[in-house]
Amino acid sequence: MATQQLTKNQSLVLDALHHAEGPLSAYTILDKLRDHGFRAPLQVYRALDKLLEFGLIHRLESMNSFVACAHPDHHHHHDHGVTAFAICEDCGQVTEMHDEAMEERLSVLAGKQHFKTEKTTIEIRGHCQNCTAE
Amino acid sequence: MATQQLTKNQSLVLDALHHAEGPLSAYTILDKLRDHGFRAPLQVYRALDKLLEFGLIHRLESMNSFVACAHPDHHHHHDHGVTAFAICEDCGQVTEMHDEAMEERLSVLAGKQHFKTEKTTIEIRGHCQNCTAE
DNA sequence: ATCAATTGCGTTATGCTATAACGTGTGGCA
DNA sequence: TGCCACACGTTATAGCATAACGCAATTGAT
Repeated sequence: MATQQLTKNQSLVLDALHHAEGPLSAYTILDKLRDHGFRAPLQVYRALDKLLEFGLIHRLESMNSFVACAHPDHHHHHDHGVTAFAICEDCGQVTEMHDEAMEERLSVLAGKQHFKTEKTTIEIRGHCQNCTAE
Repeated sequence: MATQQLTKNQSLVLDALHHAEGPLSAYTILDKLRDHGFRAPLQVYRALDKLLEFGLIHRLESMNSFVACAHPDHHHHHDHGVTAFAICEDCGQVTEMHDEAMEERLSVLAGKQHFKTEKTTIEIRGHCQNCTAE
């Protein structure tokens, strides 16, 4: 499948996330898009749901916010396996990380419990390199 | 330090979590404790904050809920390192998991980014053994 | 003993996050 | 043409969390 064709609302929301410095809450996105005709939260949430489905954005559970996916070159929606996020509590920057070993480890852990994994959330809160070098 | 002396409200909230089948939201706890004099969300949130601080409960970010810590025998507040949670989307059961290898792996990942970790959230959503055996 | 500081508590009000329920418009297609 | 699926817009409501105020109890130093 080629690049998913996005609707106007979906494109606007995705653009907002791409141009943002860090993660945005749904309501922050709403405010940013009022000039483009957005009036209600649902317009944002519906777009976000689709973008999540397409794998174009991620949801950060620990802060009820959303970020654009860091992979610049993916042409189709897909699983890119487990993603871990490093979230700086000072500057808000989010770094996306992938690691086979960790994925394997989690798989083993789940296997021990005979647990069937659907979705894995890994979020590391702390301080990025820039903000640590006070 | 010996077992943290809890206030009345803190004990009530902790008991509610201990007796629950699965994770509870703050408002669900509030409802359960109305007969004990609870009237406002803050009463619950304040107790939850302290219990989190003492390490007696955990917050599940992906579902805005709280569970009692599974360790029965800890006498003091402490870090028990990283905890991963397996959350069954069918029955709501939560399994607490600890794993040195995973912890090490996350540490390496963070290290690569020169990221200083404060708190790590790992939550696996899926289906537990019971609920998989349809 | 007393004063000050700290901590927990109760209450009201408010803000942030997310979805329910309704109806409209449009494009594809049998 | 009639049906279906889907995106959209709007209003209302539900669910999660904290701000700001004041009071009461505790502690602990002087």
